[in-house]
Amino acid sequence: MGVTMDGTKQQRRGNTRQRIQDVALELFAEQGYEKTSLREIAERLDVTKAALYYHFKTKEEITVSLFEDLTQPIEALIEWGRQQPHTLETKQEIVRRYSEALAGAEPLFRFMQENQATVRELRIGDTFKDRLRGLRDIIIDPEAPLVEQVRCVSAMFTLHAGMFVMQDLEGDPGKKREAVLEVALDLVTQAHRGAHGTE
Amino acid sequence: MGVTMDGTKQQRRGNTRQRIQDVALELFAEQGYEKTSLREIAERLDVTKAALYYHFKTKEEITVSLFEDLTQPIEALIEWGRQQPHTLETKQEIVRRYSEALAGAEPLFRFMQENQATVRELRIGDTFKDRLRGLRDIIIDPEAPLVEQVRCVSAMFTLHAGMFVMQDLEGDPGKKREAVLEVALDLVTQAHRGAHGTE
Amino acid sequence: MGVTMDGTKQQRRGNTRQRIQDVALELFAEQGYEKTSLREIAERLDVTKAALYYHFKTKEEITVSLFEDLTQPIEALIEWGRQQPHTLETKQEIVRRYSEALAGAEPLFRFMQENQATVRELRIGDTFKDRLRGLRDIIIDPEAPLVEQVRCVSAMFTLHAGMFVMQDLEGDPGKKREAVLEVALDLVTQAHRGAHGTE
Amino acid sequence: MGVTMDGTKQQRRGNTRQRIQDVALELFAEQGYEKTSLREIAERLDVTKAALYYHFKTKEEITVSLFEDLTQPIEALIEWGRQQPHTLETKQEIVRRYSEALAGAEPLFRFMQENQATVRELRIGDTFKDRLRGLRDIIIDPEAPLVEQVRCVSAMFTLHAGMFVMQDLEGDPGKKREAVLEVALDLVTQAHRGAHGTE
DNA sequence: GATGAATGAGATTTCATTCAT
DNA sequence: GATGAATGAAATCTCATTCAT
Repeated sequence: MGVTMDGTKQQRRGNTRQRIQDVALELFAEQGYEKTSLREIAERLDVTKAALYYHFKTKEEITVSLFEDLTQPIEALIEWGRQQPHTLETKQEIVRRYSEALAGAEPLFRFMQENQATVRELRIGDTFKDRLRGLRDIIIDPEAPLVEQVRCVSAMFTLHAGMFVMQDLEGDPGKKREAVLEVALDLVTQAHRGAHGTE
Repeated sequence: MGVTMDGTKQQRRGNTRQRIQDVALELFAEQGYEKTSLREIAERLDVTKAALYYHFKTKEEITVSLFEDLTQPIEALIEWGRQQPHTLETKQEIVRRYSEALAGAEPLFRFMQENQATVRELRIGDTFKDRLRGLRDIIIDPEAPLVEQVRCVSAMFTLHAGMFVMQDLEGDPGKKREAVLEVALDLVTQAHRGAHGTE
Repeated sequence: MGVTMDGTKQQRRGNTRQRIQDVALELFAEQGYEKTSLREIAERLDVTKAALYYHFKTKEEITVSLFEDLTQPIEALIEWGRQQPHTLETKQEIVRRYSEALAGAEPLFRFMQENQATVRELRIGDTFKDRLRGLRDIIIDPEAPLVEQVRCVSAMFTLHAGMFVMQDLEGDPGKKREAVLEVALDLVTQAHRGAHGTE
Repeated sequence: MGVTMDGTKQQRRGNTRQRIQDVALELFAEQGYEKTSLREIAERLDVTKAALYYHFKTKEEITVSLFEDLTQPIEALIEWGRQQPHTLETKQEIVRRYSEALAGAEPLFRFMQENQATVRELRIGDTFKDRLRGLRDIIIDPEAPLVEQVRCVSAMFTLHAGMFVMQDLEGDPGKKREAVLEVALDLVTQAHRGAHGTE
């Protein structure tokens, strides 16, 4: 990995920060935040622990930086969603785009989902929950019956589940993602109809 | 030590094991498994760390014992489910009972959900996933279209989400639980119909 | 040291806390607080670093405990002084007793004097300065001319200096201490006369 | 970098060495030598740590340079003193001039006084003690009775104390300094008389 | 005259665990 | 049924220092 024909470590200059982030995310997602020590990250990168501290002030800051870099798509999505009319089509589009965003930042979401207890203390936790709430508030109609609101949350959660739990369902991954998306779309559609009639 | 007449330290004899489990679960759920040290548990109980080791061989064993005690209802549910015919009614009843089981062991599930990364390494993780898979296989029809299978998983996941994420929806907790259950029931019902026609 | 005829470590039971304090004070006085690592203390005692943490929560706490144990004589002296009339004899007696107190806790005072910068941050610093101020306020007459007040402070400082700086004056230690005491007594006597006339 | 027109970064060229010394001394005096890291110094100067190493080979060398620059007045004083006759007037003049020298290099002396433990290892420590001994030997008469010798040391120490401990005496700083000087002068005068009669 | 990137050594602290009593 | 004393391993973090550019 990253070793060239002459055996030297190529690409080592100028991208260490990025490499730290990559390895950290990978290990955090794989083994959990607490189980992943800076020693381990450093060893994988073949640098010293102190090098990590040159690039990030604390372990927490590594994590924060991961969030900042990777939650931008969601941020953008919320922004977009806010400016659309609250129609069924918008909601469906949100679900579709959210599904994509999740797929694009799978390890981060996996990390978050599997380390909630940790993330919660990480002061970024709130920020992120806020964002999700933002999304939710776009597809949820606060006037709608409670059941329909639940259906919307369920839709989003189905997408999350799609990333992990569904993995051990049989079937082609692509098809599975489609199926998950379909279920989620159905849920918001039902929610919308339940709230506004079949329009 | 062992004072009795005034009742303060009464009830302390013979149930320490239980008390350890209670406090451990509480702290694990609240702060996460890794963040909770045996020192902390011992301090809350006003005993020494060594006392914990009289009752449990390792920290892991405390956790395992929690699972063993608390997953019996699920175990029983699966057993019951296996002996029923695979009708819609059975599936609905499974969902209903699962919902109750979750409510009855909330902290444990919360602990599991928020510490997946940890639980996974805990060798109990598999056991538990196996159980959930057992449940799933009862409400899922393996011949059914993929979308309907997803719908079933989504139903179960909706119940999970109901415990935590939905908490910050507005509304009376009782009503919320009902709404969650309704959505989950809808999902398995739709799944069933989608697989077998409207019968 | 502490090794008996059969060569085993005698007295190792029950007095580790004390031994930690002894060694710590010795090293702090000899090399300075910051230069003395817990590793070093532990090694000298032939225990592990973790053993130190069994007895003291932090490095700072070791220091605090040293102060608490060793400043009691001063405390007592102040208490005594407060209840005496503000006569010349009292002041002289204070100086005499203070001189003794200093001699009895030499390493601690040496540590304090040579590590003021550190001690200041140690939150015990204030406490100690308060005590010294307490002493000062007994021998100083706040109405007296400034010069006489200075003379009193100078008396106390002379005693301090006596412990360290004077060490490299030639002469028998006992005689030196006497000489130092005499100078200090002269100073408070002059101060008293300067303020109240030769009475 | 190197901006000039607006004056902000002006004067930054060519005097970095000086600025390092200033900030270092300030921080050393304020927080102690060990507690002050090169990172901190660099940050205050808005340069990198490496820049410090362009100007000084080690942290110790920064300190040494401070001493060299700031102890020259004392050096000169000793030289002057050596060539004077050992009369009372000379001794008084030495005390006066020493008092001034102290005032002119307050932070350095404060640093020295509060970090003796550190300074002692700094190999400059000896040098400095040597100098102070030099001074002492001028005002002390080695044939004089021990008490009178102590009085002389006490005089010098009173001047030191004047810088710090006396600070929290009430009164105008200028007057306090005068008072301190007066006490010190008294002490050498008494010492001289005690040794040679009232001449 | 300085920076960016890194290192090696070491500090304090915490943890799960053990065992004699 | 528990405690008191300790350990070994490891974690996070900091520091002075180096060196190619």
